[in-house]
Amino acid sequence: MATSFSQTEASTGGEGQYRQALMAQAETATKPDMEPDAQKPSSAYLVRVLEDDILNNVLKPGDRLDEQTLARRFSVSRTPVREALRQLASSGLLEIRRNHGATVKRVTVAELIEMFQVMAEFEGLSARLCARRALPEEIAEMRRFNEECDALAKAADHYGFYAANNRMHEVIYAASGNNFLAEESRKLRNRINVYRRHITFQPRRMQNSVLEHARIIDAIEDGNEEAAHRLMREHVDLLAGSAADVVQALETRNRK
Amino acid sequence: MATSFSQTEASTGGEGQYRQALMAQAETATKPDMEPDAQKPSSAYLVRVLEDDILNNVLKPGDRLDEQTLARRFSVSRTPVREALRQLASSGLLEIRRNHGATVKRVTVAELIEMFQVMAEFEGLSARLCARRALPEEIAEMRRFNEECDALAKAADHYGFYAANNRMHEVIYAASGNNFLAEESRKLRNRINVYRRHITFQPRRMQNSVLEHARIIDAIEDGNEEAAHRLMREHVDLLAGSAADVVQALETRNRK
DNA sequence: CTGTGCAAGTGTGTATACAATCATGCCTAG
DNA sequence: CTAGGCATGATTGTATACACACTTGCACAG
Repeated sequence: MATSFSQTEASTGGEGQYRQALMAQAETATKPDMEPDAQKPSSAYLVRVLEDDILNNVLKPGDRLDEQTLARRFSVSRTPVREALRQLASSGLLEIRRNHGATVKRVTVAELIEMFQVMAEFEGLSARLCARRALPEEIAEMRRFNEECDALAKAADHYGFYAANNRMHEVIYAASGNNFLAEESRKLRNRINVYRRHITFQPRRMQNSVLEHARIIDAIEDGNEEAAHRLMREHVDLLAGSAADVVQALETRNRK
Repeated sequence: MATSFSQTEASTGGEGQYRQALMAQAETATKPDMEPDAQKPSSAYLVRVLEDDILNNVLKPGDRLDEQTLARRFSVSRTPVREALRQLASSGLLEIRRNHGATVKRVTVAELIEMFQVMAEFEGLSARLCARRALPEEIAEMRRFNEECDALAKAADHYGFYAANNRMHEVIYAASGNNFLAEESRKLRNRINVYRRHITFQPRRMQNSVLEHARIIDAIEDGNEEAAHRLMREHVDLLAGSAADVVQALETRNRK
């Protein structure tokens, strides 16, 4: 399982555990009427299920989603299926082309780097706002989660670290006081999480994260906006660093 | 319901001109199959029309959009209307509550400030990326548009300035080389444009913008990422405070 | 006079039917 | 043998019909 970092998703051994972690995370923002039957809001249910399938790589990039097939599969008519597909498309997870069906969006390396850059900026702004207005209790909560991350990193618990890390960033969103930013961050984070979780498996990645978090929290506590912003951006930007920058420049700009 | 139009004309005398400017801007990103009849993609057409109506304040915040009424109005069935409404809702322009209809989202002052903060960060990142990799031709283009802005500012042509200003920022998006960022920026810009354009009318706002643009372009040309980022953020951030005033003015005006 | 309950009406959510458009495969002609 | 066109099939987009849920108004009881 340690070698599941290779780009091919051949080893799906830990899928279940990830799924549980994701579920637990999603559960917090879910309405109470999420009974196993849940017949009423059929389209909303479909959105959740399909989203999970895409995010967990059950539906792979390029897979075609046929309205009729899905309708039969879920025992509903095409109408709610259709609605769900459009919604997922507007979230950026699907691509819909006229009379060509809906396909799971293929994310290119360039696009992924682009999204990470934006994510880094989101989190950077969050950190900046935290430095400006985070309450002592909130800062204490950040430290608690980071210590949790530390313990899980030392235990080499990738799944636990992944979840704790998400919770820590969630605290930062909340403490930023900017709900719009928090919501956009969550959306984008959802989209790149399927890739982000692979990073957890990089050697020394977890330990480095804990250290970087600590520095960020220090900057927030000091009220040092610039440092908090910069450190957080660099923290998130590590994957989309300058080396990848070259790749992006080559892929998106074929000018001479 | 649709007759609440006359009241608007008095206060927004230049609506037509704005509409033209917006149309011209939107036209650039529109597919060629946009014939005057355009019966085929009914839902897409509805999205455009309703979006324009919302963005141009023809449909005011809080207005209720009834599926059946809209279906009759556009001589289509409820299905495409429904699809259009859902799409607009996911863009954040509408709010849909169960059995409560779709209403034009009321933007509070706090939300608007939040959006401007994110916008500032988007544009700041754009400027940073430009400083890293903008080509000389692109920088020259920025300067050209800024000179155009300057001329229009001196001529007190608010509408022209608004459009030229948009084009200049568009160049920066393009030169950033980050298509995802550019797309997200456009979406958010669309959502706050209805308020942003009012700012153009504030005294000395146009002249100040031209100066700030010049400094930003200088930083980009120097390859000074930090300065470009900071200057652009401050440039957009300045608008946030003004925008808050505008919202309050609009809210009080729409209430009576 | 106020609060609760019931009923009717409106409006959304889903299902099914139909039309139109695009893709695919075969046939024919060069 | 290849290329192009036509026909057929499949799939999406739209229309209409129906069922259920919510809201709103009124009435009655406390």
